[in-house]
Amino acid sequence: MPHAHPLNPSRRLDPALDRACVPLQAVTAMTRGRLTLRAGELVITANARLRALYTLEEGWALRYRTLPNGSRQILDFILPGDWVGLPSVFFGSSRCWVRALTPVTLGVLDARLLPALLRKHPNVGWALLKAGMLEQERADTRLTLLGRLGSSERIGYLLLELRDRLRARGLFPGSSGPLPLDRELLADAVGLSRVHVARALRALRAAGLADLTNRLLTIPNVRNLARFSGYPLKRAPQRPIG
Amino acid sequence: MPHAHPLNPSRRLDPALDRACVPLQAVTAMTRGRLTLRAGELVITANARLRALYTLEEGWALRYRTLPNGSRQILDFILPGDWVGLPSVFFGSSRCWVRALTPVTLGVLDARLLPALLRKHPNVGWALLKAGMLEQERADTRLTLLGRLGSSERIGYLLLELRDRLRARGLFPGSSGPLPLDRELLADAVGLSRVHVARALRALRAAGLADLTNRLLTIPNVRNLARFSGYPLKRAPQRPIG
DNA sequence: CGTATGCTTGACAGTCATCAAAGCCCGTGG
DNA sequence: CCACGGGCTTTGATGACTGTCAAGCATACG
Repeated sequence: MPHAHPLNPSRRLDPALDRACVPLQAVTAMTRGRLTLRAGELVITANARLRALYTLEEGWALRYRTLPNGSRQILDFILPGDWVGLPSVFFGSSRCWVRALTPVTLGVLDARLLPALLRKHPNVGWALLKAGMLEQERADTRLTLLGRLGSSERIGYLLLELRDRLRARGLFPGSSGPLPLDRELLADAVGLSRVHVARALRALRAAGLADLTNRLLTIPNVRNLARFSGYPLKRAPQRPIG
Repeated sequence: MPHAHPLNPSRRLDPALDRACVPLQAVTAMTRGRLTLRAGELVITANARLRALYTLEEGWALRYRTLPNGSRQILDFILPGDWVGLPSVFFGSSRCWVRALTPVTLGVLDARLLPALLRKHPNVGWALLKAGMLEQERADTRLTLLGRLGSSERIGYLLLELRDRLRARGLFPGSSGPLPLDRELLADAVGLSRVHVARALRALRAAGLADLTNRLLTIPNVRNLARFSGYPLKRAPQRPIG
């Protein structure tokens, strides 16, 4: 029983806004400094009061939660260009941890200036909203992954998603690129155990779909892996925020 | 290896902004109309061009994705006061479906007016951002659920989360309230099969933790169920958007 | 050369999916 | 009033998938 929508818009949104380029000088005006961390160091501590906001400029970080029983669920991998710590601006503290996976450099913003910035540059708010929507789509995807797909498909999907995000940043030029992830990280991201991640990777390698050895990911044929894992080959990938 | 944060803010954000009350007259000025749907009808069709934005005023809706193999993953339950279709404003179309679960009434907004609204009322952007952050926290929670918890804990957690969201809207006054969900919906939400959802519910009922019969949910002791399923009893629940 | 770390492999147990059948509720029609 | 049928729920049996434990193997590094 389909229903007719009351709105049938033919005109597109204001393209200048749709591109959602943040006026960089406005953001950098908020920059309080630059932070460099070594691999493994904490960026954000869960449940700690925090009024800073970061942008990841270089390196990998990961956002995760821990459970009473000691296990860990990785919620997202954070790549250069992504924002870090936005929820804590609204709630005063974060309910998840953020940890540097490689050496990273972060731009540090003063969150208290954010309201003023939004008032002055609505484009920034627009861009933040858009970045949030992108992140939500990734969250939806991962939820579907964990809920409905088998182990090899999960791994294949995750690898493809990372590939695309890296490629959008120019960090995965050819058919292979570096991936600083070990079995345990993949396991905590897709809800499996280390052992079964290893098995899934072995299966993918045996099928010629993907190979992750020595932190080097190779995907000989993207289309094949996408078909196998149900990954939608999208429209041109979108950078999060310029 | 802890690290000292460069920002140690003692002053809180502007409380007027932090409360994030949307100037309602501004939003209603965008309202193009009101839409009523029967139970089971589609609100948003995946991959269809759409430039409308809704607010759910009454009833339940659900946001879900479908897979090539025919299975379905429920991404979120949409309750009165929630926004619907925000991502499609940014991407032109939605990658998930939204369907009325009960009879619903929706407020219809013209998405093309949103940029102007944001320019004029930065508070609206702030509120939208905050609502997005809340939704992201719920997404994080569900991801952790699917990745790291067993079947009964998942169900218990989901029931508690729904209870709190309903209570924040005054729709779950006492220790029991109506829940228009059957086994299959719960199953598709937490990544289990109908049969195992039934078993998990039986286990919860046997343990005296929760009872869901005839679409009526009863939680005799919230604290017990929270402890069992790892649900954090939070600070005062926050309404999404006034 | 010994140690440490991470990857691999095998065996076993636990959880969950699947299938099939039986019970329950409720509206319909005789 | 009762028989019938459909949708939803419950229960049992079986098998697939994944977690867990433990041992063997590489590789890097001191």
